Amino acid sequence: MTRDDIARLRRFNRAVTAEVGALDTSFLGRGRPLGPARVLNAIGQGIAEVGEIRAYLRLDSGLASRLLRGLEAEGLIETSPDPQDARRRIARLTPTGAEEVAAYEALSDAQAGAILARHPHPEALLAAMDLVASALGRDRIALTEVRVGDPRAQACLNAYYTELSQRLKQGFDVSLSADPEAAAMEAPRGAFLIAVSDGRAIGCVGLKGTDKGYAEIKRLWIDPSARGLGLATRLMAEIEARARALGIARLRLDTNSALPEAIALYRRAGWTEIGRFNDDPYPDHFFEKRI
Amino acid sequence: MTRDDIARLRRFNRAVTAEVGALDTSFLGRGRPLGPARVLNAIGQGIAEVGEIRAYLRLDSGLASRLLRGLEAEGLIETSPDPQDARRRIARLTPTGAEEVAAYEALSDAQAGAILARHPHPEALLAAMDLVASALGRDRIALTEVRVGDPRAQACLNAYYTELSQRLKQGFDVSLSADPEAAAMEAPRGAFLIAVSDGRAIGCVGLKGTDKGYAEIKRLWIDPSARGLGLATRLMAEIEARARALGIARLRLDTNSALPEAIALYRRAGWTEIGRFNDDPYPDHFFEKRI
DNA sequence: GCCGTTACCTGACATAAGTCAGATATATTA
DNA sequence: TAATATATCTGACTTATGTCAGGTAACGGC
Repeated sequence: MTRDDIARLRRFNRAVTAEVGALDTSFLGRGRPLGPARVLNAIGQGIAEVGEIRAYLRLDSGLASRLLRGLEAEGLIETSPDPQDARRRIARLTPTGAEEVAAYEALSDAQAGAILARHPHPEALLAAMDLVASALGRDRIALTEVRVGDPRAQACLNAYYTELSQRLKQGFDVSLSADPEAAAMEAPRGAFLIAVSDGRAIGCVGLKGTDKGYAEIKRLWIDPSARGLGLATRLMAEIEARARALGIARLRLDTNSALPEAIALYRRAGWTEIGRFNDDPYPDHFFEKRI
Repeated sequence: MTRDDIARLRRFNRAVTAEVGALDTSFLGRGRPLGPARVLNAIGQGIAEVGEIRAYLRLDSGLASRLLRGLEAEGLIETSPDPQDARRRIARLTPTGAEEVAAYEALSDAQAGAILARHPHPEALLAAMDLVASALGRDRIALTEVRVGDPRAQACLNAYYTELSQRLKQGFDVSLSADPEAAAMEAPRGAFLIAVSDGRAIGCVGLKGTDKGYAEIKRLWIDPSARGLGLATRLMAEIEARARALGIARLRLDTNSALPEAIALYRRAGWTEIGRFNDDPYPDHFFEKRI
């Protein structure tokens, strides 16, 4: 790491710091200070529990409470105790609040659009932003279980299929693989996890129950912008934990030698290479792990 | 521009907003609020006039004034009237202030280093950051005249030579070109301009005086991260203005067909293609413009 | 049911940041 | 030289943000 590298990073910091006001003028465009606006938008994003809001925005409990009271007084949100645990409170948008959030969204979209529109290579700019966002936000990447039909899961799977078709010599056609298996990747037989960074799914992995005495790990994929951050390891650890919770004792997976980083990961994570256990046309490496 | 593009940009915004506090903890690491810390560092960067500081940090005049008084009271800066215009005031670091700035720099470097160190591909991350910083900071790119020997000018020239050696079929060796000509690119015969974005030089152009009845434009280069933002056009317009101010009426330049974007720019900017006017081995296109 | 813990709230502050209307001194122009 | 413009400063605010020490109600394990 040279002095020049550091200068480059610091130039980025300054550019972003200088523009952050501008980036967030949507928060300031509606006559409301930043604090309440951020809370309102967090609620609009579906963050409901007061504690979650606090953690997400890193607010002091007193401050959070006051901001919520303010929004309530404006008629933008309502709060009620959590039925599961009445110590917690859940915040919800009122219709007025939903309109207000929509107005913020529209401002923010317009702004994002303006930045993209004036750039000569929007795709390159977006790819760069993805990379930076993943690098900076790595601590805030959350793993969530979803159904395979969830649009975020589908987005990951489509990206995964596209990548396979580019990287495998013979291409890839999902219908030839032992697949569409949504039901087998849902509770109680299996699971499907996605990694979510600020609302965007940037990785996935599936656990597919079978009746052959083992379950399979399928569809491990990480967005290119987030590779090398240890996310695959986190997803694997979490899906193993889910498998254990479902009473599964033996896991198998198959992969292709065109994906050497995946093979290296499995070896590091304690998987043992075994012989072919299916007749799927694509894989040429097979692994097993007892858990 | 799709909804997904906008979602990507907004994820970037959120990631950066969330981290900006962290990115700037160096500003908070020395028991001083953000306002004074930013002013102190601006002065440390060489921004001396009160008005410039105000513009750079977008501060109200009253607030700026108060922050300056605070730093003065701490013994970190001194101010004195500008000898050219006694209405203006110039701020300067005291030795204590310089130490303090150095401490901020060290914190900031350490932090930048930590971000880079934990990333698997620091060069890719830096390239992405450059691209984003140029896209966001395009309005803050300043053109400055420097001597060719200035390290920022040298950095640009080295990048330019490296790029030429990659793009020209026959490679490029600066010593074969009609060059080292520093003196001819300095006042009163010529000029050398760099484009500076937050302290980093990201583009250059030279005006080389000759005694052949014309001056030459040389060494037009833009950092890859800043291409397409209209910076080359700005640099050309500014160097032409300098030429005019030096009483030069006719400009010439040469270029190579491996640089089609440059050729297109010259055509757009009103240059006329002419026949070869030197025996430099690299160029194969020659242009002239009366100004 | 008791007790320690948790989640959230309230009140009382303290500090930071931003605004605005003059005041002062200097420069510029007619 | 008078009138006007400019650069900065000061004082008197308002608002926003952050902090801390309790207070209340609900939960969970015994």
